[in-house]
Amino acid sequence: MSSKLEFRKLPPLKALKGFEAATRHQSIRDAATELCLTHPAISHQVQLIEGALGVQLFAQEGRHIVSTEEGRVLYPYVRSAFESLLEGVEAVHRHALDKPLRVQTYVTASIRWLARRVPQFLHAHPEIKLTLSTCAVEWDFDDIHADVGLVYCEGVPDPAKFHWVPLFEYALFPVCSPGLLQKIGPDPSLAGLMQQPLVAIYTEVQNWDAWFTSAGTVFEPKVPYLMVDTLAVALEMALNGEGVALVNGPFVDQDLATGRLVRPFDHVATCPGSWGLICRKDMKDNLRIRTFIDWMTAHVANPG
Amino acid sequence: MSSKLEFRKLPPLKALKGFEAATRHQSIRDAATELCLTHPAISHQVQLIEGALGVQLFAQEGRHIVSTEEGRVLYPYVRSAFESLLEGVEAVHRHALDKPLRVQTYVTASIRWLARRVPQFLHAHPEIKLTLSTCAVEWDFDDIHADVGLVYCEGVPDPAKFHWVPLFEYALFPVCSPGLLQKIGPDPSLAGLMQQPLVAIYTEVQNWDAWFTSAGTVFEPKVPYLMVDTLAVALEMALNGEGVALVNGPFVDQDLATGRLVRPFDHVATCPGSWGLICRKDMKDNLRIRTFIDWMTAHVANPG
DNA sequence: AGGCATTGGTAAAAGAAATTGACCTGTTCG
DNA sequence: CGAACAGGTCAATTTCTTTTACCAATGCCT
Repeated sequence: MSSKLEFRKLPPLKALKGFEAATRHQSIRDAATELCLTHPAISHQVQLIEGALGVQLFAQEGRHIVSTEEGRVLYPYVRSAFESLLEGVEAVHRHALDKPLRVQTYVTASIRWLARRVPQFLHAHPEIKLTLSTCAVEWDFDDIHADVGLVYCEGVPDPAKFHWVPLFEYALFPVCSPGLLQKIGPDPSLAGLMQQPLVAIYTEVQNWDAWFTSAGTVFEPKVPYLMVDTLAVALEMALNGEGVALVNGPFVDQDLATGRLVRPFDHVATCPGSWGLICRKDMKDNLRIRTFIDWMTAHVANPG
Repeated sequence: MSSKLEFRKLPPLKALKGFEAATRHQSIRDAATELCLTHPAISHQVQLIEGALGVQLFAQEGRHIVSTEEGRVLYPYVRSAFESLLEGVEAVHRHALDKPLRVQTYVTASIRWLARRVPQFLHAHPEIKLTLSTCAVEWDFDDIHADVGLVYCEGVPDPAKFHWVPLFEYALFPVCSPGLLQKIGPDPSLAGLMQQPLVAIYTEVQNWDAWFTSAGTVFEPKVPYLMVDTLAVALEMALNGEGVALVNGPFVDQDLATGRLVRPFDHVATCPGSWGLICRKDMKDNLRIRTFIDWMTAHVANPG
């Protein structure tokens, strides 16, 4: 490891910005303007450095200032220090971009939402790499193995730890194949729907109850559930005409648009909470993460 | 002139010290110790930079911290920035030493005090160059053309503008040649002295009066003054036996030691104020100036 | 010349930081 | 298991920065 630096000899670093700008402009006021400060601030910063070095850096010439010889000697070193720092910042950002952005979400959101949008995102930002990983059904955002998560949250995640950007509502509505809808009848009733094979998800059995309740009926299933473990499977079944699935987000837009799935009822049960993007609070300004979140937010607002 | 730097992208400069030390030690606490701070300070500095860059720089590994890849990428740039600054500070100091130190004083102090000491000083500090300039009788320290002045001040110069180091008292005592003393008589009286040709300086005629008064007599000169414009000339006259001169500082030590001059009376009239070194307050930490003042102070305290 | 805009410097006050102290959590080691 | 240790957190303090007014000096323009 490198040896200790003699920090004691360093002038006040913050004031160096003022010196740099003042030297470049040969003007206290112009330097102040550039740095969005007032001229006494720059004046003071310069005096701080002069005091620290025990050397005069500027001389008053008429009503202007002129760098002294010492000032001219010092300038290139300060300049190159700043340039080195800027290079460092750039290098870190380049490096940060090189590492793939790790996105995690549930199976269904991955298959039926992200799978279609991630390629567009990557096309818009070819400098960013991305790994998409899918995780078990019951899952909390895992900030060790992921940078961003697309998750459903009932409330708002602890703002002290997480940055949370809601994307869309947790809206429940049933879907089925056009064939099944015909079988049920052209103008189905809630009671009629209850007699169809309903596809339910282990962990969200209560959703059917919630939907029927919000639609104004007591839910009394006439036929056993088809129990599956993820919505993706439920939808597959619905697509195959095996039953009616209950969708909890914008995961069937494409199928509805193409007519592969239809909505037997218009009723939507809006549940508390929402789908959104989550990341560690202290990572929210990470360039890749911010880019991803911004792009997805804009995409949802205006699906272009 | 060089182009504008993008300061907005710079991380908080002050905190970079903390990052540098923390990276070097791979330890928050050790960094804190090195910088004479407490560990929360370093912790905070590191987090500041992480926030500014939107990147994690350290990862907790067990109870220690380890630089992340980003931290390792950033470090060399920060390091070289600091090194550049340190070089700059050195260059300025070297340069400051290259410029001759401009010392000003009155004719007599120059001839009879500095002329003997400056060579010793230059010998002790061969890296320092020096120009000694002598100025008119009535003279205030001129901070445009001089770095340091050896001057007599009745009070203390405005401490807001000047750095003032008293060196010795303004002590008046008469001297003459051994020949003249013999002529006056072996055990002279004040009245007898008054009958000798007294050498006075235009601008300090009142000094003789002050001396006789403090010696306990009313000054009533019996013989016209020999009026000259500087003490140096007065002393030359005294050396030649032409009269009695009144010395106002340690300007005849050598002549007294060798016996070329003698003091007809032991009485010394100490006047208010003193001789001392003066420089601009904002220059007092200038390396050459500080070195000069320190050396002279030590020399007066212990003439070695 | 004389008035006026411009440039810096100065000092006190306000405002924004960094830093500390006290406390907490988790890890390691005997 | 408990003591020693490494870091993190938060509020309170202290320390810097910056600003707001004000001044003096310079140069420009009638």
